[in-house]
Amino acid sequence: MKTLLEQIGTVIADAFEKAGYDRALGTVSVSNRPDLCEFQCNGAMAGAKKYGKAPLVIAEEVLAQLMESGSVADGPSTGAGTGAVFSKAEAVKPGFLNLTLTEEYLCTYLTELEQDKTLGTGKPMKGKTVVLDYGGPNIAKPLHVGHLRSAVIGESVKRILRFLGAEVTGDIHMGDWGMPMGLILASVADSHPELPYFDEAYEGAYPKEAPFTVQELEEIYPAASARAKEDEDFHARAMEMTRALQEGRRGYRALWRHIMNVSTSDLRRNYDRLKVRFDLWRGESDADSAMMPMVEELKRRGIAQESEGALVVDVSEETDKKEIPPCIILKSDGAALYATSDLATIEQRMQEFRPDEIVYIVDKRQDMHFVQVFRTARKAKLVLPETKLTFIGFGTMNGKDGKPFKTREGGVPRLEHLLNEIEEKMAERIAESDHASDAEAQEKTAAQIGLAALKYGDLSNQPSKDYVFDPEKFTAFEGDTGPYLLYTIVRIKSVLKKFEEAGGLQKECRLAPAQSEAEKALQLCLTGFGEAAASAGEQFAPHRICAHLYALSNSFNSFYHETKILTEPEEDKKRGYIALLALTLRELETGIDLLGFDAPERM
RNA sequence: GUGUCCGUAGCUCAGCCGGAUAGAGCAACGGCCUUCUAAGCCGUGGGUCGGGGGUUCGAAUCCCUUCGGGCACGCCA
Repeated sequence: MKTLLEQIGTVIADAFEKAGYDRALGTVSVSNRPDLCEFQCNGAMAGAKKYGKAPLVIAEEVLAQLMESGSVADGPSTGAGTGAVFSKAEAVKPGFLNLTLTEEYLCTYLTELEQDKTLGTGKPMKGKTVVLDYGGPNIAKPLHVGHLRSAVIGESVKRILRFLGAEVTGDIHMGDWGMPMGLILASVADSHPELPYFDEAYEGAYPKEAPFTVQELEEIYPAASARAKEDEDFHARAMEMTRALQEGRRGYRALWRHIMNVSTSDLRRNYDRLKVRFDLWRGESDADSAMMPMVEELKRRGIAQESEGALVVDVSEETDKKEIPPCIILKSDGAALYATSDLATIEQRMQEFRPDEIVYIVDKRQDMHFVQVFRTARKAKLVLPETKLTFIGFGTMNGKDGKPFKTREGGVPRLEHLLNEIEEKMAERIAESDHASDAEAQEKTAAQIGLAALKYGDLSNQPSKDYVFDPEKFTAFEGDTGPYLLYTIVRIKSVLKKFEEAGGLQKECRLAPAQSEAEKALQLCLTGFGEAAASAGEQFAPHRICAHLYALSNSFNSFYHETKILTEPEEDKKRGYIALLALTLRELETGIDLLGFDAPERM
């Protein structure tokens, strides 16, 4: 189905055409002066110069066509049965066309929307295949707040694109290869030289149990990393072990498997808690086998050249405003690096999924790296000319001081601790108000609300901007927050439940034309879901969804406040309200699902 | 230095492919719970949209310039 704007846009465009003007001028938008009208068309002003006429004259001519075609109801509230679209339409001042819908038309549209699984969005991305690269955790390192944004934004983008009909594969793309792995191997070799992994002559089976826990692993890496900076010998051994690992030395591979298993099960636990689910758990290591053949190929085809001892691809273009440094494919010691694995990964993704677009959700500071990688990929024809490569760089989470967020102790905060902190606050708040649920249910609710608070706090901002992360703000649960949306949902659920408990059947309820301003405002708001979802998808901007849901919640709460629903004496009216509530609930729940969280039954 | 992003209310942010009186939340102040969840609703105050110039009938929005800040700039990821 078409969005409401498209639908009434067609009516206006027809009128423009009939009046002798370009129908493209008939674009309709939501009014920015709700006190004057609900929708507006600015086309008359845009066309004034082209047609050499005063804008107001054009607007009046279009209006005349509208009246003639019967799109505008004759008198006040006589829209019923006439099929009129507008109860009021007028041409004003400079050349605006101000439009107000009839309640009947709006109700008919919503009834259609109610039947539509996509809530008026359609499937504008149907047939499109996308690989989404997000998450990007490092093996053997705990998730910290820096990983939060990629996971949260990526998960939402994935859900939004899918909702729009795209086929999306979400890949976590772990940092599981290279020097960090060698550092861990070297460190374990030092502390446990007796383990069979380090005995080259050993041919038996390796132990099934890992020689370390996650907690130990998480301590090993930073310690090894610090040591390598001071201890040259250790550093050299780690490099050597990295090389041997990549070349496939059996014992190292076996130990690396342990690192992977221990670490990924911990990662899974953390991402599960965030309701972030990946379709693929690939990493840099999966691209390993493809790297060297690709490098050879680039060399053979003359795309890569030697420069200062390294192998590079010149990616500068004439139109560059500044010099783009070449993309380094092999270091001067012959080792592969970040760009190499990203390129090989692109090649693999093209072979496996033939995506129309690969989208990366990564810290914006890596912008230059992706410019280089994308240009190299095009130059080397690793992708088709029409394949889109998109880098969505997100900003840093800063503390209240405007500097990157730190714990009170000054360290990098672990994601787990952050979540715990927020959940605790939520639990306190719940304990104050909810005396009906048992402790276990309350705990679950606290986790749900906490996650909503955290995710909404992030997603309601533009991804590309840095944003101030303020735990106090999240635990305040007032205003434009996740908990506010959940609260609204819970309210609606509660009313619907009471309605059914009293013997009412939601199925029998039909939407009715609005009878109050608040009701109409809510109905109008409900028509905006499709636009919000579509623009969120096109621009990879979940905050569009947030804005719509917040507006919808406001609209609902105003309506709720002044309308007695369950005690409404007129049965038809009451049922109309129930249908409206049900639709509002569906839109809110669909919306928060796109954001990546859900609502409890009560709070 | 070069490039790039940003600068909107006391604070945190929307709005930015041009439109009418620049919007929210928090904070401040004032109302509303014997009635469907007050994590709510209603209201008041608060702005040279960093400065300057330009394009336009019309600029927070587009262009130029300037100031201030973030970030990135060849062998880390």
